Amino acid sequence: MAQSRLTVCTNRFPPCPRSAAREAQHSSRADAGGQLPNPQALPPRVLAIAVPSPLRRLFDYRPCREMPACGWQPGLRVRISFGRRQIVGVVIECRDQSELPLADLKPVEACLDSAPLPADWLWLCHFTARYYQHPLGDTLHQALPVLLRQGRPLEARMRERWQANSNAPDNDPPTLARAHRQAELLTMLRQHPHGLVTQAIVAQSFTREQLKSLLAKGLVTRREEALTAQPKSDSTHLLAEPPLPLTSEQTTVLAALHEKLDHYHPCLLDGVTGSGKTEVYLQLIEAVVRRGRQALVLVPEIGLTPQTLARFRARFQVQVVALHSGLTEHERLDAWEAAASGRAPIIIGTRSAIFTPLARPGAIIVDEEHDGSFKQQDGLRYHARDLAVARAHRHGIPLVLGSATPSLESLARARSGDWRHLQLTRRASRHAPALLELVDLRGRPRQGGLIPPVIDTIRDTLTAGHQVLVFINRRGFAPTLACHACGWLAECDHCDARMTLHRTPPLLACHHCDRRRALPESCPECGSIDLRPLGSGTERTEETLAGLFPKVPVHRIDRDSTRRRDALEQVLGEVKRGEPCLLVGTQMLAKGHHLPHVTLVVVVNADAGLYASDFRALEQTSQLLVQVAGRAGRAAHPGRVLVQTLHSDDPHLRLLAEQGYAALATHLLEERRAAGLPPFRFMALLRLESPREEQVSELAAQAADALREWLSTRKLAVDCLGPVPAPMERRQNRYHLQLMLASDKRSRLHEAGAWLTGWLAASPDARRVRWSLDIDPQTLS
DNA sequence: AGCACGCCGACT
DNA sequence: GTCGGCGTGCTC
Repeated sequence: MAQSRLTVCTNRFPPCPRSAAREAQHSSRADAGGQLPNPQALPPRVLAIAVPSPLRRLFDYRPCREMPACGWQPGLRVRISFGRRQIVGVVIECRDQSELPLADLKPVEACLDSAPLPADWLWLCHFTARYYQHPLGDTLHQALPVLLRQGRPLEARMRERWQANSNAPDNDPPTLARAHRQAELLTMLRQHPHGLVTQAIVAQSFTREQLKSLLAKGLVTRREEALTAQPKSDSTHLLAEPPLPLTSEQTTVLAALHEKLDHYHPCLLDGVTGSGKTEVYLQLIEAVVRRGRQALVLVPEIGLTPQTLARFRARFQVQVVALHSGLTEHERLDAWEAAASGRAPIIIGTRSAIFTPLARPGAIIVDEEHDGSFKQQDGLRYHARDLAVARAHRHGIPLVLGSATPSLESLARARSGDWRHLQLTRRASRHAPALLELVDLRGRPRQGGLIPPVIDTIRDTLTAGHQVLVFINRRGFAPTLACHACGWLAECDHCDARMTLHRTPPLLACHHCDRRRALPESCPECGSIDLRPLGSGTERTEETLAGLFPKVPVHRIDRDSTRRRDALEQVLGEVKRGEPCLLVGTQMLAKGHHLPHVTLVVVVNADAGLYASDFRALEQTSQLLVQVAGRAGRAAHPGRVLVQTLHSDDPHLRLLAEQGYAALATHLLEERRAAGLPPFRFMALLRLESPREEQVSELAAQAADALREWLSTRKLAVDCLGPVPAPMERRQNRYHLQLMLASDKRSRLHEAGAWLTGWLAASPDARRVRWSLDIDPQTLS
């Protein structure tokens, strides 16, 4: 997506010329968003305000008496009474007329900001709402830190510093004769000529009250200072450690990036695992920060590990702000403010970090750009990578999308010349990337999912003193429980799915809803007690391997085993020491972690994604296989990757194994072109769900009819397929249907989407059904 | 979405 | 006699 032009417009746009963002870059003012007060101007008579609700419209209010210092402007937060409640809204337009009589308008209760929210942020929200056809008010709400949503002021947080008064007598004055703690506190402060901040004082078990008493007695002084000191963009002190020497490929890539630091310059950094993409990011960021600009780095959800962060923080002397789920709301607000004010030169975060405002944008980097976690899968279904493209274009800055297995979307644009295609083909260590070896499962007995020759290879590897990674993308003990007498399978009552068998603790759990059941003693259908686990999950493979190799530690790594905080880090720390061990895990293990002592990777079963109905399944499966394979042989030893499959003659799998990801991607792109699928056609998916099956199917049919009729009268080249049941129709006792829209022209698709959302918003039947329009759906399930 | 209003079923 | 189920309507 994110073509340079987007012409469809359902939400109105504030005039915000492209030059405004450029000016902001070059001016020292952090807030060049048109905030200059204009005392001469009369206040507008009407403010059009976006409210946090699914309503796809603005609401008109009258300005309150006190005008903000900057005058009324779009981007100011206001407290308003809306219906019967008090909410926080954002001014979108200042007008002199309303469709309603002015007397019918409520006044704004209060303006919450002294200056509008950052212009680049506001622009991005407008763009997002329009592109994803999502209500503007809800988009703004989602893109704001919780504390700002709640109406808290946006300001650099201050802290208090306390100093002993220099003119006070040296010995304790009589007023402290009976206040021993205060006397001790004063003594401590006297030892610190520059004073101490409250936090440090409280940490020494003194209290605020003691400080206040000393202040009242005139023995100490208090002053406020900004929480984070302004880092000087002093080039000499930017780096904390020297950059690594570059390979010739890295040098070429960096030279290409340096060429156009002042322009929109979208680049796909297509580099095999271990080829040094991160070093390229670090040195690009260095150049950006030296120019006084900020760099925004997006990483996948499980990519923001302490190791990654540590690597960034070790390199730079300046502050590296990390936005992750562990932050408190206060920390999140501080980070937002630091980015918006320009104080933070480097911001690194997951999907939602794309909504971080930047005073002086200099570059955006998206690491592992193919990763599915960049797409939000509910509510506002945005794709952070695609928004990064739009943002970089708007700011006129470089954009680097890095991956060893690029998405077909990005690859198509790089190969077409639309984007620059930068390649890193060589690993830093001299070993070529390990090739996949397909291992045929047919007719072989399996133990914990593994066949005898594979088990032998595992034994040899362990004997040689190396580590083995066994990848199995199913948690639990077994995918389900089956009755060997009658064929009964344990199914979830609330979903069209099997329940997964877990052993510790022993129960049946549905991975699609939170339902759990005790293990049945006997078959509920026929009463037989011959119930057996069917297939293997991580727990079973772990158990099997522990039995086969009793002297070698087996570490299981999946969502269940790492629920405890730091559990993953602890295990990985142990693995790093290099003693022979077995790692059994899901995709948590496949992504990002450096496991230098692993020389054998075993994929228990590659078949799940090979024949799935979802058109992206093959792309995602091959990306995952390559990512897992990348874990092998990163240090001194070459690695092997054994891929067990029932379809060792599958042409796609063979192409991947014999010629690698790029060759398979070329083939998949041809198939997509022939089938009229993304990235050669544009797609939108209307998803509908309700606990009542009739209500969803009725509404879906009505919507499809209405849309088809509208399309035929408008002669719009948009195809409408369905409605069809979603791949798992019943989930958590809700019925899911979908309607697919596809078109050669993105603008046509957006027109149809806009009409459809309008029709749904106006339909009384649609109120009982939950629906959302998914633009550029990542999966069809 | 929230929140009110309003109209019918099984409870103290 | 009421508490509360969810259908319906509205939000400047």
